[in-house]
Amino acid sequence: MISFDGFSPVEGSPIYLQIVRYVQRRLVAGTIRPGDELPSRRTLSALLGVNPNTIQKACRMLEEEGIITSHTGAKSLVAADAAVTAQVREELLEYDVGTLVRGLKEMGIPRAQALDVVARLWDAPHSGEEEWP
Amino acid sequence: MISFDGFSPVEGSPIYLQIVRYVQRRLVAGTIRPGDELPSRRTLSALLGVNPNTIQKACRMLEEEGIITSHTGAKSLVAADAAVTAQVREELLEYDVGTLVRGLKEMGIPRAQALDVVARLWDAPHSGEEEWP
DNA sequence: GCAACCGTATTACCGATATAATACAGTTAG
DNA sequence: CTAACTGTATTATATCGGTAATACGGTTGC
Repeated sequence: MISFDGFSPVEGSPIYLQIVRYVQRRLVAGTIRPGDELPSRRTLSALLGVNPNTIQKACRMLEEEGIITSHTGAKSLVAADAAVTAQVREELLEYDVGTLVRGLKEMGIPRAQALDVVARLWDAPHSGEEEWP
Repeated sequence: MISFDGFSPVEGSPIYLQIVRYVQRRLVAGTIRPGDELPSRRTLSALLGVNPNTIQKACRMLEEEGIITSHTGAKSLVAADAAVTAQVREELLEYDVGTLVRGLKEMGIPRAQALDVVARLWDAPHSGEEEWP
């Protein structure tokens, strides 16, 4: 059963898209594998504090991308094979980094400084899942 | 008179926010300076193919952030001083890069590879404003 | 001064996002 | 078998983003 620890919806983009991207990234990271069971729509709804219809919208999109399979009555399963996973990885990587690079260039940030900031925030504690001992 | 060359709205985020970020980045880049005149709401509306109300929404936000000043009857002017500009620069840089870093970490991308991809897309021709001689 | 422009406000309408409350059909486990 | 759970669909409501049309008051330039 997949855990959704570390996910909480934020304002700024549709919640159902945030759920889709979360699953895509966990898939790319390998912490979600083909055959894994998803929590039921109702369980996930209660867990994330999101309406069941919103969960369903995210699941429909994940199914259309071949990342999960759904059959009425049974729990949904992760179904992305290596090819789909590699494609998702490529898409997310190119899109996310490409968007940042275009923005920084529009700001006139020099290449060297851009790489410095990425490296600095990568090592900074407030970038995500770090812990202070 | 500020030129909005190179701007065209994209789906994925609100148009008025895209306009705000465009002006913010041009301000940081120095291609927009305090005292510069903005095109009128109606002119900008026709130029960008966007409804005047959407333009007005972007301008209201820019005024609330102290980036422009507006007076009924006269053209709006860029008003951001060095302090405001520096603050905008810091905010955009930290937010954009921070968002990317969190996403890549969630995907399990190694630090070295993340820097490689940024460098590669930075030098790639399809990243933004490049020209082929 | 006066026409042309400017920022601003209002009303109406549409689609997307999100919530809420049900309902129904298929699967699973006791 | 049956009860509990599953995915799915439907209707209604509210908010936001975007468009459209219109109106009002202030500034500018001839």
